[in-house]
Amino acid sequence: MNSSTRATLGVRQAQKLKTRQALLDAALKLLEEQSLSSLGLREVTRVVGVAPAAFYRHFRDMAELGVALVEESLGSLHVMIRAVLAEQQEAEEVIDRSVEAVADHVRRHPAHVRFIARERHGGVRAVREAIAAELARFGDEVAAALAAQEVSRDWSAEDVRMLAGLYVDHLVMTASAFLEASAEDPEEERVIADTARRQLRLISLGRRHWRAA
Amino acid sequence: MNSSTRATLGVRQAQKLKTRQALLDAALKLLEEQSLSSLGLREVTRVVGVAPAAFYRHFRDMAELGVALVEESLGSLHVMIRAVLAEQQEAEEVIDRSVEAVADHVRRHPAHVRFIARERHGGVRAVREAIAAELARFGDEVAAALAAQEVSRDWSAEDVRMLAGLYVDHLVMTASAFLEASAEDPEEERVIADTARRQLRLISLGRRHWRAA
DNA sequence: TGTACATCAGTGAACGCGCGTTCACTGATGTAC
DNA sequence: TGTACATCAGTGAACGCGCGTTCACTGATGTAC
Repeated sequence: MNSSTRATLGVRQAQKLKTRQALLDAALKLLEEQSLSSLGLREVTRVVGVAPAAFYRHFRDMAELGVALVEESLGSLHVMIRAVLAEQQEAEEVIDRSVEAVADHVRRHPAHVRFIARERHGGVRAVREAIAAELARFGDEVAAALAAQEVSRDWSAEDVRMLAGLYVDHLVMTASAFLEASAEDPEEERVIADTARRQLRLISLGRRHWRAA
Repeated sequence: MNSSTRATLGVRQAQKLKTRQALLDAALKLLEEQSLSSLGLREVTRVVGVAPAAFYRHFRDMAELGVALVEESLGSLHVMIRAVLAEQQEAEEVIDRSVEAVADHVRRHPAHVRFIARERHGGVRAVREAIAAELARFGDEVAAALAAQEVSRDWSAEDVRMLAGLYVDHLVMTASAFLEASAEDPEEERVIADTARRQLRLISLGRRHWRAA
């Protein structure tokens, strides 16, 4: 906790936030090796070094902690997506930068990416729904950016949203592919990046010829 | 067990297979509501109606049962993919039939599809690896079918494999989208099918203009 | 065909263990005056 | 500034429970002769 946080919130609230964050961090780390529906409350508090009962001061149960992790995990991804969308360049260059941004994001936040990939279809309904809702928002945002581009001039809103969905799905697939590679082989990472770029190029080609073929 | 099974295997082995299948069926059903890493051996044997210790006559642990479920789940999907690939028709018709085949597969085997979507990035390494290996085989098979088509004449093997990967990923994403809809809304299923078809059309357009744009 | 022995799928009891949850508590922080 | 009381994040002990695993066993099925 920094001095401004202390000044704004008071020592007690700042300390509480610190413990809450420690619980989230510990859970995220433990989730690299298992899934949320098998993660125990005692495992998490043990890592943090607080009594099991302290957990309840922050979350009703592990599902609620999971939803908090969704916000944290997709928050950082959101920043990355915005940055990529903000650039207006040649298609080829946007593709290179996007793939590099995804690779970089996975390097920086591997546990967040793993959590999202794992729990997107995982066993905890509330978490699945939180992820789906957030990814839908990303899709809307990508769609808005696509719609603003010259190439999409004659496109229907549904078609733009369809393409945005394809991009978001591709993003998630690519991120989780990077994840499985990173620990093993630096060459494998290059292959994944190369495949992702070519897939995006093909989609981009399809986009330019949509309703014109 | 039918009479031919009994004749071939003997009563004892046939009964053992029957119990094994009952364990797999019970596990698959229980996995609709949770993930493999939280599924207990006692839960499964309780549903089947055998003693917990009987489990060990069939599987070393739940991970081994999970790998067996991967084979069962992707076996049925494999049949479906082969059937679609075997047809040689107009691109548009292939797309319609593919999407309908996926929708139909999800209707027939929802638990299998859910299991694959859930455990593809789930918490049990052996199961993740089994799924990845099998999906890679599907990719190879799709690639072989694509390579045989006139459109791919001048394509490199890597490019064909890249496209095949895009199709396989799209298949899995579409299947799991159908899954989340099916219980709720018949209209939603139509929307998902429509989106999937347009995405495949766009990819197909990109394919026709690859290296020719 | 009948008999004697071997195999082995499934039993049931027992074990130690870690789980989630509850509760009255403590003591540092916050607030009112 | 100092004092008296309120708040509440975190404690630690206790609980009942279901877990995975082991083990010697039973009795139906299989096999050899």
